[in-house]
Amino acid sequence: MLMSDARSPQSLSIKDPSFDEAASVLRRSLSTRRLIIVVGNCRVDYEGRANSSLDWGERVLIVKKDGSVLVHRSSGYEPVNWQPSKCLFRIEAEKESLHIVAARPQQRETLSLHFNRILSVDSYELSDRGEFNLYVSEEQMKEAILARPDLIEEGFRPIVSEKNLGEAGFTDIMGEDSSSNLVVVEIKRVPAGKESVAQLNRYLNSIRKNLRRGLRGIIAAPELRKGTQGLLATMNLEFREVSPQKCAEILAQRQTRKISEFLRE
Amino acid sequence: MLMSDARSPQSLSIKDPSFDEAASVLRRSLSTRRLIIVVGNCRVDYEGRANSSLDWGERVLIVKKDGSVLVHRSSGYEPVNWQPSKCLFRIEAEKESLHIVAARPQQRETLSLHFNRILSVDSYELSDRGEFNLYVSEEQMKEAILARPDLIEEGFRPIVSEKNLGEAGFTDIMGEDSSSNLVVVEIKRVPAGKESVAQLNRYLNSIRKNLRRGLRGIIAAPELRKGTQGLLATMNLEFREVSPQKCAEILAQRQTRKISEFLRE
DNA sequence: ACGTCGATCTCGAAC
DNA sequence: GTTCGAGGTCGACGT
Repeated sequence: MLMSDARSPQSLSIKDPSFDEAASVLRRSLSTRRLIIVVGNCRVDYEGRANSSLDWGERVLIVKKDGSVLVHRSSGYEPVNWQPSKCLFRIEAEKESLHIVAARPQQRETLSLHFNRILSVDSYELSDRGEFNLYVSEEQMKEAILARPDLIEEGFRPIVSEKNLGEAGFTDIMGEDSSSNLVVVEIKRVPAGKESVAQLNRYLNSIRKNLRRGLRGIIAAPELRKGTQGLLATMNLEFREVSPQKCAEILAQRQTRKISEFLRE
Repeated sequence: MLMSDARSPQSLSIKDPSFDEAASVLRRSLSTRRLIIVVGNCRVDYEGRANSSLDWGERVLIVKKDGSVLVHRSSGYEPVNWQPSKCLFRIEAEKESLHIVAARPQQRETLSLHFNRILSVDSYELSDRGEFNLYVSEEQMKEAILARPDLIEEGFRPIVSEKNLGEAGFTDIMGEDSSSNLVVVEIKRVPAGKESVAQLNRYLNSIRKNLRRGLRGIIAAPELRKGTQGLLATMNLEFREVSPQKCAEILAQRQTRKISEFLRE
């Protein structure tokens, strides 16, 4: 190893490298788990769960320090080819090309790239401890409903969440209403369509047998997609408007209460 | 515009640019629809279908020529934040930071980035006309079965593909066996589990009423996930091993035949 | 390891 | 425009 880790710069960039240079940077960056960006003319072949080939063209290759691989074209949100993390690599500089193979050993999946021209190779040591927070997931809507069951209706009492129904899957929330009917709540963060109705119906069907009391199914979502109302009525199911925004407010309140309780102790 | 498109280089790279320089490169690259890579210390806020915040850290920002945006951390296949194509941008160089806003007007979604240090800005004009081909999708397995119905069984005759059953969805293939039973085939490219059984059963149930002849349901997949065999037997359904590889060979043959037929004309 | 489900899913096709 | 299903989905969580 010519360059010690301590002295390696945070970023390293070579324009128009030779294939040998590129291979050298790649190998060193992989072993020191840096993020690598290669831009150049390449073709890509994938073999695994399916097979794909991508003819010659200029693209961006990113290899991350966890061994994930992305091949991006000049357009499109999604990578044209990729490999999830924990890949193993083989790098070979040939006379007229650079050959990179990224393999996932257990899944028997390989991604193979041939570069016949490299515009640039960049390697970065990225320091990133920043916390990522996502607000108002379906999970958080569930928390909000558990904290404030009247979001479903007055007198609703949750009993269990994520009840395993075996075949049918998992209910989001099960509980009782004020008349002791069993209530199954299906939560959606986005407007609910017929697939949500089908899902809820599956849950109810798997519960209905052997049940001695009333059973209600409620979809809690910001809205129903059009055409879903009729289906819901046919199935004798119900809808409650529960918006992610409202849930966020409730969770924020709960957070505030937590803090105030802490201060009083 | 200081630099004409004709004279702009295929790749442009600035290390440790000032915020003004970075903003200038970004604006120019956006207007000329080049692919842009910015590496630096940033925080990211997203508001739209959900909300998210990402604290300071060093990341890779990619803006593509269709207006899609990717923010990648040093690990992980998926971008931590993103925006699909057709974004509109606002770029502002401030005293101590570069502010980038990528908005999707109709979806009311915005992604906001603040950089307080920029390691590099790179802009590329990528030429990429390469064709992408994915082999052995479920669609292609269907084609293979339609081309060679004996993949299902000797004497199987497909009648329709993608038959709409309304409520229940679409069958992959419907046909008849040698005893004139109606046969519904559900194709899976990956090992079939109980959800495939349920799906096939839905199709059969929606057909069974008013049917005067025998009805069979067959799952065509490379294999059954374990535990699925019993369910299949209980439901009186059947399984045929149909591998994507075999389908690929058949499609390749068909392709060959096409070519040979062409040569004979 | 397998199974299930959510996702700012994205993308495309059909209606 | 909306709806619907597929995806090399990925990733997380549970068994």
